[in-house]
Amino acid sequence: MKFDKGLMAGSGTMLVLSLLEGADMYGYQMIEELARRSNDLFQMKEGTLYPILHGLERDGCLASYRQEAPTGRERKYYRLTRKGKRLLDGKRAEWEAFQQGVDSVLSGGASALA
Amino acid sequence: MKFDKGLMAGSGTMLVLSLLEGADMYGYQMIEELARRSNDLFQMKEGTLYPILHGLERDGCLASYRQEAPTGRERKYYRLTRKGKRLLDGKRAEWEAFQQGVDSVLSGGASALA
DNA sequence: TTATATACCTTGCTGTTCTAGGTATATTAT
DNA sequence: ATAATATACCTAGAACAGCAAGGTATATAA
Repeated sequence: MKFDKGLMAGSGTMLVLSLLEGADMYGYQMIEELARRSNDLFQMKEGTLYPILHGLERDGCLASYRQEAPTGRERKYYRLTRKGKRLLDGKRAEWEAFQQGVDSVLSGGASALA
Repeated sequence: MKFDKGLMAGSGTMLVLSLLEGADMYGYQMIEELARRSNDLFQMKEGTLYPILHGLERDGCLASYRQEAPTGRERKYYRLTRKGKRLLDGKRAEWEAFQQGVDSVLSGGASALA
C-alpha cells in the first residue's frame, strides 16, 4: 500500500471479500479493481493477495473455478460462499465499530453511542 | 482489543500520540483513558503499550519524567514533543485517507475525492 | 495476611504484509 | 524474429505489530 502497512492489516480480508460481493473475480483483477475503487490508494501486492485467497478458500469462505479468457489465458475465478458472506458481514460490522472508536478517541472521547 | 487484533495494527501509535496531545499521561492511565474514550472498545494491553512508548521515546517523539503520585507511588509520565506532534499529524492524515479508501471500496468505488 | 488494584517491564508467539523471487503465456515494440 | 512488457498464477522468508504470559514492586481492601 501507499501508507503505513500496518493500517492494512486486518482490512485486507474484508476488502477482498467485499470485491467478490458484486461479482466473481480472479486475483489479478482484484488488484486492479481495488486500485480503481480506491483511486490508486490501495495497491495490494500479489504476495499479500494470494495467501488471503488461499486461506479463505481453505476455510470455505470462497470457492474457485478455472475459466479461459477470450485471449486464451486461463484465469482462476473466486466466488463468495454463504459462509464468506457471513464473514464479510462480521468484518464490516467490526470495521464500523473500530472506525467509530478511533474517531471517538481522536476527538477526545465524546461520541454518543446509542 | 475486543475485535480482530489486526485492525489495531498501525493505529496503536496514533491513538497513544493523540492521548498525549491533550495532557501528559503515564502508561497505566493511557490504557484507562483509551477505554473510557472508546466506550471500552479499546482495551490496550500492557504488552502492546509499553513497547510503543519506549519506541516513541527512543525516536524523540515522546519525552518522559518521573513524578510521585499522592499515594506515594511513582509514575512515569510522557509528554508529546514537537517531533511527536508532527508524527501524529501525519498519522492522522494517513488514517483519514485510509478510512476514505476503505469506505470507497466497500461502497463500490464511487467516492468523489476532491 | 491475603487478595486485588496500581504501575512498570520483557520474552516469545502469532498473524499479516511485503520483498523478492519463480513459472508461464500473450501482446507489443524493435 | 526477438526482446520487452503485461498478464496471471504462485511461494518462501523477512519484517513488524499486537498479544499472552510471565516477572517485579507498592498500596489498598478484605
